[in-house]
Parts: sequence; structure tokens; C-alpha cells
Amino acid sequence: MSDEVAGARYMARTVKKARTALQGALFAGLRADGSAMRTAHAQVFEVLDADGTRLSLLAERANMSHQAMSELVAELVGHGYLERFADPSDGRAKLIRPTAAGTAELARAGDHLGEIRSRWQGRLDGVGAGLTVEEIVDGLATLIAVCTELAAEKATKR
Amino acid sequence: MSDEVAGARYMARTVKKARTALQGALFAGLRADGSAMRTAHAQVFEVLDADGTRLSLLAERANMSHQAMSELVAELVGHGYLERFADPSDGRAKLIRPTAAGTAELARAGDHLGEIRSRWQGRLDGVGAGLTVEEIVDGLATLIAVCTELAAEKATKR
DNA sequence: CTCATGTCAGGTTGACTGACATTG
DNA sequence: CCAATGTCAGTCGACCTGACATGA
Repeated sequence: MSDEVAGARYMARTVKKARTALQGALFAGLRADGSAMRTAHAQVFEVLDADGTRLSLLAERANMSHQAMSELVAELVGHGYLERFADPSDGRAKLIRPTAAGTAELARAGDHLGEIRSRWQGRLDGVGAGLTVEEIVDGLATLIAVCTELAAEKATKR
Repeated sequence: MSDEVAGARYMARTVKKARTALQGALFAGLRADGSAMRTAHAQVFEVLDADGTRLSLLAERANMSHQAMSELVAELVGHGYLERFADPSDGRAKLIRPTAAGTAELARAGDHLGEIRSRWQGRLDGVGAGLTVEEIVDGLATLIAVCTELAAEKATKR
């Protein structure tokens, strides 16, 4: 096997592991705080507005079915992190917004992520390669763009 | 919300998306080749030796139960990518190795990853920040180390 | 007998699709 | 009537744990 391919495989494994490790660290921190949040719940907060959002819009933004989003929201309502209320301008719709507890939870998650980020930067500084977290994240954003294009190409070629 | 926290949240979303996008591009490519591989199958090949490996060792290396690994292997045997044979030195054990088709599949996956990698590098060069894929991957490896340590800390503090 | 290996059965999580009631 | 919103029910993929047969 060539070094080319070995490097590419290492790249894939590392990108994969990074996500798992980051999620693990975040939820280890949240659980230590006594939070009831689970991995799947995070993506609800990622797409939520403070003043209320429709279920179907949440689902669209999170790139999932409205049925799946509905279940996540129901669980978070059960935990007291979210609340549903009728949309005054559309009787079909209900709006979803964070409660005070939900906002606090979100802040805690942000703090944990901030801690991870600053520790990561500290370690990068220690290595002395002069890399910043921002550069790496921008680099990953480039990877995402490349992969999205490639996937579209391959799908049409099928 | 402070910029600190916003940046940390963007970091988390990007790392998460990067994995999804990379997997999507890889399997779009494999499917275009007519492959029957599914996402979960990849990790079998990641931990497989060319000359035969025990199921329980595969499971341990992939960090999953031997039952789950057993099912993945069974599917890949069904597709003709792997074969099981008795361990000559231990009647309890069966060894698992790739068939010629499996090796070819692995090579194709490596080619796709190589293509992604080189396109990514090309895009990074275009941006002009002077970043290399290797630096980003090394940076991610640092993130993994940081997260692993943090998760261990939080778990004991619980 | 005990330990390691692997198979079988059943459960859980996090998604999906299809069918349907309600409202605009 | 038709389109949008959301709920209910059922399915699936990718894992898990527990119980068990078999060989060293």
C-alpha cells in the first residue's frame, strides 16, 4: 500500500475519531453537571431560536424528518428544557422555545466547549507548529465543501 | 452570547459535519463503483490484518462488542469480501481475512480517500493560508488527545 | 472445572417512511 | 379541495447485554 493511501486512511480515521472524542468529552462534562441531555438532543439546540421556532423548520435546519425532531423535542420538553406554545398567527403550528433551564443548559454546554477549545489551543501552542484552532476549523470547513461537491458528482455519475 | 462560546460551538458543529461529509463522499464513490459496502462495514477493514484475525480481536480493536462485529463480518462474508477459516492452532477460534474481492474493495476505498485528500489539499492551496492536510489531521489528533483526557477527568469527578 | 471463543436471542437508540387528523 | 403542520404507528441500522454451546 502506498504512503498516499495510508495517509488518506489515517485522515479518515482521525476525522471520524475527532467527532466521537469531542462528543464524548462534551457529554461527560454535561453528565458531571447532572444534565439529562443525550447526544441526539444537542442538534435541537443547534437550530433553535430563542423566541420560538416551528417543528418543521427545526427539522429542516437539522436535516432530519419532522417526526424524528418531534420526538427529540418531546423528550426535551419532558426534561423541562423546552416548551411548546401555539403560534398566534397560525393555528396549525406550534412554536418551540427554550425554557430558562434550557437556556442555562445551553450555556453550560457552551462553557464545556469553550474549555475544550482553549485546552486544545494550549496544546497546539505547546507543540510549536504555530497552528490555531480557527485555522483547523476553517480547514475542516473546506473539507466539508470538497466532500459535498464530490458526493454530488458521484451521485449523478451513478 | 460571547464570541468565545460562539466560536466553540462553531468548532463543534464543524467537527461533527466533517465526519458526516467525509463518510458521505466516500460511500457515494463506492456506491458509484457498484459496491455493496455500508458505513458500518468500513471499520471492519480498518482493524483487519491481511493474513487473518480473530473475531474477538477485531471487536476489541474496533471498540465494539464481539457480537456486533460478528454480524458485520457475516454480512461482508455474504458479499464475498471476507472469508472465515478455522485457526489451525486453536479449534475454538476462527480467523477472518479479506478475499481478493475484499482487498480490491479496500484499494478502491483508499483511492477514493486519496482523491478526497488531494482535492482538499488543492483547495487549501487555493485559499493561500499555507495549510496542509497533514497539519490539520495532526491538529485533530491533538484534539482527540485533549478530549480523551477531559472525558476521563469528568468521569472520575462525577 | 474454568476460561476463551463465538453464536443466538432480545433490547435500545436514533434515525426513517407511511398514514392520518387538523387547520388555513 | 389542496397544502402545510404535526401526531401515531411501524421499520431499520447499528449498536448493546445476557444466556449458552463448544473446545483448550
